[in-house]
Amino acid sequence: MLTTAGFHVLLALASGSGHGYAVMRFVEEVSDGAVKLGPGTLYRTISRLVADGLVEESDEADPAAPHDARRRYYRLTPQGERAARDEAALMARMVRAAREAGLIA
Amino acid sequence: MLTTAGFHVLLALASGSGHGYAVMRFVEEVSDGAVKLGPGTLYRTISRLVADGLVEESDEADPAAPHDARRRYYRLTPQGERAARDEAALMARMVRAAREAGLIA
DNA sequence: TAACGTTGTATCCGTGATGGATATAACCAT
DNA sequence: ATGGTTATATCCATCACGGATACAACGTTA
Repeated sequence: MLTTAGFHVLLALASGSGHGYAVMRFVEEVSDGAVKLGPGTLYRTISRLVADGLVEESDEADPAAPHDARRRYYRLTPQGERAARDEAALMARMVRAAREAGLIA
Repeated sequence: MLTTAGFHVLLALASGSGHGYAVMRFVEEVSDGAVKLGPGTLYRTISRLVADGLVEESDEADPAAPHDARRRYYRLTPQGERAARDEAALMARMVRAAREAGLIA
């Protein structure tokens, strides 16, 4: 199974956040500030996902953004997209269970 | 933030699984076999949640079940219920984001 | 009543993940 | 040129995990 940080990164990449720092901001924004990925967790997690074949580095920068030589871009591999889908489906089951338990509306 | 295992335990308790082993079975069932809490993670997690004030031991056994002296019953504290609600709401946001990213239907 | 599979709790250990600090440097605006 | 933000990277202590192992009570059935 994916770690929590791993899922957050995959979700961010699936949502169009192409590079590390953007992933960090995405996670913070989508969680309304509840989840913050520090640099340690962030870059280590990306490395692990690359090593596991779920993410790959891409040489295509965001054409809308001004060029920034520091950025390293990433995208999901097909395997990574499958993993993200599976994990999202699992999470949806948990949310449904939480709803049935009366925890959320 | 809660660990994944911590959330699973709180959700199981909120869903009426009163003792450790029942929590284990609940998690496996609700995740369709994808998540398995081994005894190590399970009982360590419960201890931690008790130490953190999210769960408390209860002396009231399940009246519907035959008596079993081995069982130890637990329930959410008000603080634990709040934590479970917060975490479920956070997870619901993640699921919504996954939906917007086209990962799930 | 003996034997067996399941239920139930508990601890140990090696490995892996986390969070936070620290470092370095390019980028942008003033 | 100064300062704040963006961006990546690594180190370290701590924490959590998975799996193995152990032990015992429970229920069934031979």
